Amino acid sequence: MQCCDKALNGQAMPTSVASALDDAGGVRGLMRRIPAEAKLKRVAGLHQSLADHTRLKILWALSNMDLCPCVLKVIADVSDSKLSYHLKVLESARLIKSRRTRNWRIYSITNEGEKALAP
Amino acid sequence: MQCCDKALNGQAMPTSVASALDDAGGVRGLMRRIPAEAKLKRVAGLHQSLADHTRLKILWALSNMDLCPCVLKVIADVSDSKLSYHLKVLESARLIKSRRTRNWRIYSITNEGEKALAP
DNA sequence: ACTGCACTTCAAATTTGTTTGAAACCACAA
DNA sequence: TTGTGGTTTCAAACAAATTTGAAGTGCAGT
Repeated sequence: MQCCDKALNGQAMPTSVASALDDAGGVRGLMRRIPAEAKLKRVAGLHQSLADHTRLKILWALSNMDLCPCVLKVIADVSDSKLSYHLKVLESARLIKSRRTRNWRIYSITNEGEKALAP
Repeated sequence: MQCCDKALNGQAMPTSVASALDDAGGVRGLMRRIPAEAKLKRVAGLHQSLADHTRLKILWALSNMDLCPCVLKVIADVSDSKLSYHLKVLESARLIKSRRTRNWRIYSITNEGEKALAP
């Protein structure tokens, strides 16, 4: 079986696939329903930021209360620089944000961050 | 300022953090509200599987219809082996599944996969 | 100015994930 | 049986993310 789609140039394929593809307007029709490359890359990057258990732990902690690195360090059980690295990843992804007080820095979760934890 | 929590062993910290922490039952109380390590690792792994634009494109395509690798290859615009690699990652994560027909393999999205695409 | 503390940055080492092309596999047809 | 098309597997090359420990920054108190 083959599909009439020009982009496939006579490529053989299962009958069921060929007809579903024709119904959808061929490869071009299907591709119109897929988010643009730029958006896919953005979403992929977001998932990348969440693809680490230490970062997820930090995010969960901050979903309960604002915290300074000194406490996050104990909770995540990591070294200072490691913590700092992960905080930076999360902050670049805008999942958390931070502010300064006298002696400390205080991190808090953003709306984006909250959404990322939602089931 | 410091928190009465023993796990912090006299660690200095912002007043606001100390009181929020005490209210939550200290570090132990806070940690009880954070999913277990095993679950965090599982979720992190799921995000890792989604942290690639090619895989997201495949997932979106399959959310529209079942497809064979020969068509996915055109849609994702990648080599055979590259496609196969990404399909394997998605299938191991149970975001997609596959079945055999006569000459072809047909991939389809799972419920998990659908959920992963939902906003 | 000097010190100590909280935290971040840096660059090198390490680990992990991805890409590549060649080879293998598998079902079917000739 | 041999050939062919569709697909997967493999190992090596490559790229990207993470870890490490040392050095650096900036703020307060002395």
